[in-house]
Amino acid sequence: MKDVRTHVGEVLALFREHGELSRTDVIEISGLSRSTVNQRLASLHSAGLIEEIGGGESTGGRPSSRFALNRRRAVLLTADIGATGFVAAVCDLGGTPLRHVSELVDVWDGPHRVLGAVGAALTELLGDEEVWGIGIGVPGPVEFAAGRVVNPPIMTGWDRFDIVGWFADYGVPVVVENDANSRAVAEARPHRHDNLISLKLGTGIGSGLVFNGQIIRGSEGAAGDIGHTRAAVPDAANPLPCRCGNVGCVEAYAGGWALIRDLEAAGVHVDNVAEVVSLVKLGNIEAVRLVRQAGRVLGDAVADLVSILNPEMIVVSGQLADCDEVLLSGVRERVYQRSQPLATRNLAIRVSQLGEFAGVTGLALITADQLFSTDRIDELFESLGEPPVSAVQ
Amino acid sequence: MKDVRTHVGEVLALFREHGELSRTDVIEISGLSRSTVNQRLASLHSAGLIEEIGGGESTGGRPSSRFALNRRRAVLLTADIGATGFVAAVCDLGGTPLRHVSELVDVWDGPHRVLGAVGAALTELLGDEEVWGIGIGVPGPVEFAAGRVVNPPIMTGWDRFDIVGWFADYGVPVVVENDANSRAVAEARPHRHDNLISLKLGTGIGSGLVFNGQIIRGSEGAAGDIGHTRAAVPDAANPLPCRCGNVGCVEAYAGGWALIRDLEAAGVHVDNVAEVVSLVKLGNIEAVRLVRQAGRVLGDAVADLVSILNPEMIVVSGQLADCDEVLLSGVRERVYQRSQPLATRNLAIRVSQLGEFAGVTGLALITADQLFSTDRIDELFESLGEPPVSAVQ
DNA sequence: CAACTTTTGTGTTGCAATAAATCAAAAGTG
DNA sequence: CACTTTTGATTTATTGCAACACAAAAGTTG
Repeated sequence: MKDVRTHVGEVLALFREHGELSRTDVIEISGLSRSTVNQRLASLHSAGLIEEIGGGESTGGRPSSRFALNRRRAVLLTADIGATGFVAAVCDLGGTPLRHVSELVDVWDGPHRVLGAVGAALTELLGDEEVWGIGIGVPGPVEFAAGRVVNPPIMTGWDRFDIVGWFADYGVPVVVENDANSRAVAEARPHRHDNLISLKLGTGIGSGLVFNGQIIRGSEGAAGDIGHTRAAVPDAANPLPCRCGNVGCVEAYAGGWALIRDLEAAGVHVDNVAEVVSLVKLGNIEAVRLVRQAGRVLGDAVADLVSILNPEMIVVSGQLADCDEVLLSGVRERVYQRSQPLATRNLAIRVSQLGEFAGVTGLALITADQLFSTDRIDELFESLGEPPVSAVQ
Repeated sequence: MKDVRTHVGEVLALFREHGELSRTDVIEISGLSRSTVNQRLASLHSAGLIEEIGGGESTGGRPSSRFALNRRRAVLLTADIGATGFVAAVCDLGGTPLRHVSELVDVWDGPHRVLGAVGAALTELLGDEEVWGIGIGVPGPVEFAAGRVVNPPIMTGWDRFDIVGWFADYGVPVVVENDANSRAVAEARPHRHDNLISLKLGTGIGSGLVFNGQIIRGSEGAAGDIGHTRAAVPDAANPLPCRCGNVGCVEAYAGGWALIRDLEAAGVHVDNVAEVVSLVKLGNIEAVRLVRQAGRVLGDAVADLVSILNPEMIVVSGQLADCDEVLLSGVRERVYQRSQPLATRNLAIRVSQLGEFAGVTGLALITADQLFSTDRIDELFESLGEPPVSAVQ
């Protein structure tokens, strides 16, 4: 047998997509011959990229041994940086967070301070595992290919900062992605949703779009900005001012900061979005009324989004998502009222189950995508230092 | 030399993408060896898929011979069916319409009548060229994989009709695509725009979305329906009724039928959208006022679209596009006023230069995509009946 | 429980596609 | 007109893949 390292990537991709597979499964799915499949599996196995799973059921003959991606072969370091804090996590190669930590730090403190804290947290979290990739999520537009933030509206001091370079010491691929986009991937991929919108409702309102199974980033990485589209409100003649400088944005009516503003105006003191959610859960009449109203404004915006993009699912995450049906009922009401029947027929609108892990999970998946891409898989194989399977026995 | 038919597709794809290439160009772009490139080029050449172009400039040594896709090797039959008529065209393999004809026929007459007329027109247009593919554009949601219309709002009698089967006699691949989508491809592909929105302004308002270089069809093929999103109008308390049954849609304010309605109400008699455009060109004050107003309503909707999708270009086509700046100025005004600076920085908004050919050009491109896809290229090669290049000389 | 069937796992051989190397041809250059 | 440069054609070697054969590990059956 000669050196068989080429094209192992496509077989590895099958395991990433399908999970557990027997040799025969791989043969059927890939269309490759038994010899070739065995060679490649041997190659992947000796590199530790796949592992044998017990419990092969017999279907009348010899039971098959089943293989799966060896998720513990190495780890991916991820950090989902938000406006006021970050979640850092060590994830396995399948995207599952193994250990994590949350910290409070303002993005306005600039990249040195924030990335310093992120780096320290990741070092703290990391055990003796090999690190194969790093994924950083940021709350701003990203030039994905270059791995940096460009013209961010809120991330002062981050413009074109070399985030990839900051983690160069690890000597592994570093990907930088918008936080809403990474959430969207985390929601879409495991359930094989090819057309999905992820809404993040926190202090502000953002969204991540996955269509045709890919992230829609737009031409400048600025796509998904639903928060600053026009709100549909009866009093359109006197639109409320938004923090973006414009007036009448959805965020100015349904964003977390707008709810705080309105509660204060109604004489209810709240310091942050979490307290708004608490009040709603306690049944505070004013808070519930405002959140319901916000749901309807948001619903009108989402209805347009549904008409334009025709997603199969809308997943809501962020702090306000904890309001559950108080918020969602208004969204559903408007969406099913306004969007075309065809677009809503198979549409599901629900709250994310991933919680604070959504960001880091998505980042791990995106990082793994890069790591195991056909372009880079050979490079990875090389760096494993495994002697290639050789002709000499 | 042995049979070399496999993987010619990837080399052919290079010619489709880059146009004219020398052997050395192909070697550099593909990373293949000289022998392999020569084999594949010989294979493609003998099948007539590429042709030699004269005029190889010398750069100090022997001048290179240049090759390009042989666009005249066969033709693609295309028909862009609109609500009240169709454009049928014979296109070359590069997507250029060679001969065409327009006919008036209502889609409401049903598929048998319309496709009958389309088929007759195509037969009339076809010379002695080989036909390699057929592309049909329709004004409704399409289940692309199945090649049929599903749950169309306006195409009565077309639901799930087997359009592919209608053209089965030709024995070639048939693709069915939404008309706005095919236009978008025609605008995007030749200029290598990966993130583009095509707006079609006729009696109604539709749009085609190309992002990441792919058509966004949505989960039911219903994406792009910007005409029935909410209009931003001061008098939001009394929204105008739309023909879709809802109220306050963009189309109810800026659609061709709405302009006719408003002109009639103002005492100006018009029969169709073409007459509205004529009045605008003649400088009719009322018509110009209404079209300007429509531009602003449309602009507000487009501004939201820009915030959400961050395209690099918006191309306007359809009958109303002939109003040029009278319409576009309002669109630009609102877009640059409302959308985030980052999203508008490199945004171009312009009128399509393709005119009535946009639909059929896009259809030809999409059909060629299918025809030359890696899945189907071998099949095509087989059917050419060309004896494969053999070892015997 | 032993013979048979079925399916999986392993090793060998041959083939076909690609790459490397060599040589010939067609230009420009001084 | 020799020399250089680049392209084009041909031969040879390599390597990845598939087909085949056989061994192993189960279930099945009399």
